[in-house]
Amino acid sequence: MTRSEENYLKTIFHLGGGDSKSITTNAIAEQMETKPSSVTDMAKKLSEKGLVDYVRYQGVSLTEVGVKTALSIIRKHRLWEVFLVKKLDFTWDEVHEVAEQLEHIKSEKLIDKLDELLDFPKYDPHGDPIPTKDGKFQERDEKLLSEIPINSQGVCVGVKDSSVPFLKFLDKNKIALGNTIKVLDKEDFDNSLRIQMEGKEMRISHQIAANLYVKKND
Amino acid sequence: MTRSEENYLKTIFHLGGGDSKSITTNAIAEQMETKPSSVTDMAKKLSEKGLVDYVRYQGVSLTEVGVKTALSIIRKHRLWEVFLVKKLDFTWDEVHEVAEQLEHIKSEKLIDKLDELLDFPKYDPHGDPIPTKDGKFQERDEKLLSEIPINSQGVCVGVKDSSVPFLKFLDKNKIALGNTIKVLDKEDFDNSLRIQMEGKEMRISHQIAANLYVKKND
DNA sequence: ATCTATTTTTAGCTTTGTCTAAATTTAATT
DNA sequence: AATTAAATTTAGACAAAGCTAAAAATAGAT
Ligand SMILES: [Mn+2]
Ligand SMILES: [Mn+2]
Ligand SMILES: [Mn+2]
Ligand SMILES: [Mn+2]
Repeated sequence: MTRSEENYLKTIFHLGGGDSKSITTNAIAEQMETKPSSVTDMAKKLSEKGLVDYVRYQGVSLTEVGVKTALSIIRKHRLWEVFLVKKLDFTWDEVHEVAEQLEHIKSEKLIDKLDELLDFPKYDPHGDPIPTKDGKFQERDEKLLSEIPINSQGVCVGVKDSSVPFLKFLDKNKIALGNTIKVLDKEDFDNSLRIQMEGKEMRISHQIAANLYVKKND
Repeated sequence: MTRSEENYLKTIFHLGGGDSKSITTNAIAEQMETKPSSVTDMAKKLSEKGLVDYVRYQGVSLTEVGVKTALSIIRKHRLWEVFLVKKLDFTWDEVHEVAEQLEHIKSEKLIDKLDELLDFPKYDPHGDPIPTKDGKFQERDEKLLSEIPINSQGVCVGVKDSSVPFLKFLDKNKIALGNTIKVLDKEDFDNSLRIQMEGKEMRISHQIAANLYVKKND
């Protein structure tokens, strides 16, 4: 497996190609900031190798082996992110870029031992689940903050958008994973929310609320 | 800097090309298990980039920038080796291969923080010195065990040959860095040594003694 | 100084992964 | 059903890094 092949598999998985859904070459190209023609070439190669099902003009989806491979890369990516935050004091907006490199290191022992060092974490710094060694996801009953009813509350457990600007915005506003958030009120006009978090009241836009996952604790 | 360029610089450094000594393309090719013609191509490229001085038919040596770059890669390699042993319980014969991959990860913060996590180690698991951030080596007054006189003793501080078979041999015979070794006798016939180590007496061949560094403690 | 063996370079080919531009297929619209 | 727009693939090119085989330069030995 080359680094490029691994990145394609990961992208296809993230676009939903793990559920035998067909992902278009255009969608992959856009996500990877490359050209559709390059994606076509890689689709053929991955298909040759039995990692994707590819039908000309119809797009690709991951085979069982393809899913397994993608999950192992995602597992590595997220474990490294945890390592960077927990052991090397990186902030959650700094880890992704480095993890993009580290995820391609080939050593099964390395990743097993890293998992152990980190005490077998279930989620990465952005709240994304870490697949187990045998490719299982620990699902969690989580909802977008924008979708829970007024007066209900939950613990913030993840972000949907994990772009650097969004993460920095959250830091600036002291919104962190683990915080308990209660929805006090919704504004019909712009869908903004009045919330209570860690004792304080604040107002957040719909765009923010629609990118925060909470686990309702009722 | 590509991974390949980095590997060439590291190899040239290890062959002595840091002291403006000319290293032949053949020597580099042999070390890297590649062909001389490939080395020539890379020599031209690295020369273009100002990392080596290259004179056709005469070989290459590292420029100042080339040395600095090589040292930073060696620094990363050795710090990762320490990490693998100290934090992930790798044995000293397992680390090199993985470090060969990890040394190419690009993140200054990562390596600084790793250094800190490891408490700024001065030597790697094989006793090789770790260059500082600004490319300085901490020299150590060490000698090969085969070259110290009878009845003198020293602490084992490093290995010259760090091949897997040699390291495993040392493990099997309980010869470890940190052990104090005293030379009791030399056999003229085959240059083997009778030594005392950690209370026990044993005999070791010249080949072993010529690959162990000791720091004399008198 | 000449010849020869060795080293080194050059020339040309290969693979991987990318691109552009042209051709083709599919999908949408009349 | 025909036309058009959009998506997708093909064809051909390129850069990086490697290889083989042939040519050129160097070094060693007479
Ligand atoms: Mn990430
Ligand atoms: Mn990646
Ligand atoms: Mn090493
Ligand atoms: Mn390397």
